[in-house]
Amino acid sequence: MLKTSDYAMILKNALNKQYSIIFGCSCEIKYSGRAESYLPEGDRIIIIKEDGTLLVHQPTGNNPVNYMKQGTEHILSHEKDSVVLKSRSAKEFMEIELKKIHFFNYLKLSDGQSILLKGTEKDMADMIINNPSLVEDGFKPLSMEEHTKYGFIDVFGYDKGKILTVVECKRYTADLAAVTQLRRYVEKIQESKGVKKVRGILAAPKISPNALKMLEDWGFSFKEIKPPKYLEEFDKSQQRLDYFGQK
Amino acid sequence: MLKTSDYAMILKNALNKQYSIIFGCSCEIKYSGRAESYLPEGDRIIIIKEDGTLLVHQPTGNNPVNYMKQGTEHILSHEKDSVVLKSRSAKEFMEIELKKIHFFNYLKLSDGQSILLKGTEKDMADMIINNPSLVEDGFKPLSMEEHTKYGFIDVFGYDKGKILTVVECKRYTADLAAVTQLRRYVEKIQESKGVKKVRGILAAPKISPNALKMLEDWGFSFKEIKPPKYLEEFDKSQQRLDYFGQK
DNA sequence: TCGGATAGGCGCCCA
DNA sequence: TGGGCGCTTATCCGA
Repeated sequence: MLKTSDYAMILKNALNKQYSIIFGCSCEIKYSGRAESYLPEGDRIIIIKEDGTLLVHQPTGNNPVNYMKQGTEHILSHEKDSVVLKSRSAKEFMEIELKKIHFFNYLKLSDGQSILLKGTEKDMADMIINNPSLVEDGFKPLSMEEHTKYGFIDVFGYDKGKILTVVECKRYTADLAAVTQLRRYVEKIQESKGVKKVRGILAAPKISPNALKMLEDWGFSFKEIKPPKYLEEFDKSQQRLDYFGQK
Repeated sequence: MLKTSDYAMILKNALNKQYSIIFGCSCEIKYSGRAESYLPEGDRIIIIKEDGTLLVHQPTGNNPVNYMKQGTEHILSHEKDSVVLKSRSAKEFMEIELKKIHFFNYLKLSDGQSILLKGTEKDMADMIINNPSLVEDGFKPLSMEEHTKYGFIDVFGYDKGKILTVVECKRYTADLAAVTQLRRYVEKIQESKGVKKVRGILAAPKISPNALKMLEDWGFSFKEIKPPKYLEEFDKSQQRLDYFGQK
C-alpha cells in the first residue's frame, strides 16, 4: 500500500507525460473563475484527461461537482505535509488539496470513435420534411435551399391554403421558452417577407398547460409528434418482457 | 495481471455490494431510451456510482459520451467469450460489451459535503436588492416576500417615477432568449396587476447585438452589471503574477 | 471568434 | 410528479 506522498510522485510524472489519470481521494477544493466555489473535505473520484479536462465526482449524481475544461494545465505542488494539485486555464483556476489517495491509475487511452445518435430534434425535422402530412394534411415544406436561407427555423413551408407556416420541433415536452422561440421566428418571417399572415405550429410529443395557453393566445397551434426512434428499441425489449433474462 | 474474465467476477461482486466502481476498458456501447445511440469499440473510463449512476468517458471532453442516471440497475452478463454489462432504468437501457479491461477499482466513498458556490444569478439578484442604484438611480425593489408572489422574477420594484419595473438578471451575455423571457414577465405583470405601463430591464455583463435590438424594439433597456465575485480571486492571483510560482 | 440553439441535457425548487 | 428555469452549463454549427 503506497502512501499519498508516493502517489504524488507518480501523479507528477503522469501529468508530465500527459496520461489519462484516474484516482480516488479525500480532498478539499477551491475554484475561482466564472464563479467561485469551495468544497470541504470528502471522498471523490478525479479524472484528468489527456486534453487537460479535469473532473471531480462525488459518490452520487451525474454531474461533476467541480471541473476544469479542456486545455487546462495541471501542476502538482508537493510541500511538506500538503499535496496540492493546481490547475489553471485562461480565466480560471482550481486548487485541490489531496489529503489521502485511495487508489491511483494512469494509462494511455486510444479511442477514435464518435457516437452515433438518433432521435434528435434534427431527426424529427427531417422526418417531418419527408412526411409533411405528420404536421397536417396538405402541408408542403419549402425546398432545402429555400429553407436554409431562413437559418434556424426547423421546418418552414406552406399549408394547404398557401399560408406561410413555421414549424418548431421539440423532442421533449414543449415549454414556455419553446412558444416564445416560435413567436420570435414567426415575427421574423412576417418582417422579412412582409407578410402579415404567418402560421406557427409547435410540434412536440407533449406541451405544458401554460405553454399551450400562451400558444393559443398567440394564435399558434400544437401538433403532437413523437421524435423518431423514441423508445423504439426499448419497446422491442419490453415485448421480450425480461430484458435481463432473469428475475 | 488479471484477465478480463477475472475482472468480470470482481465487477459482479462489486455491483452486488453497491460499491463505487471505476475501471478503464475497451468497449462497444448501445443505448436506447429517450434516444438511441451506438458507439463502436474504443478505450473509455467507466464509473458506476453507489446510487446507480453510470458514466462513460472518452479520453477527451467534459461530458460523458454515454450515461445512465441515478437509480439504474446494473447486471453483468458473462457468457463464453462475451462480457456484457446490462443497465436498465424505468425507460432506458444500455449494453456495454467489455472487450478488455485495462484497470479496475472499487471502493466505498464517504462524502457528506456539498459545494458552496458564489457568483450565481441568485447572488446577482441579491446584490441588486441590497444595492438598487446598480440598476438605476432611485430604483426601489419590493420586499423579498412581495416579489416571490410573482414567482420567478429575479428583481421587481418601482423606478423613481413609481413605474413598476421587472429586472431579469443573466450572469452571462444576454441573448435573444433572455429578452423573450423578460418580455414574458413584463406581460405577466401587466396582466396580473392590470397595469399597462411596466418597464423591463435586462441586467447582464454583456448583451448580443440582436438581443439589444429586440430589447429596444420592445421598449426595454439594458444595464451592464457583472455578477458578484466574478473573477475576484483570479484577479487577485493575477496581481501576484505567477500563480504556479514558476514560469 | 461570436451568436444562436440543442442536449438522451442535469439538478433544484416549488406547487 | 410535473412545470419552470438556471447552469462555472457543454457542444455543435454557421457567419
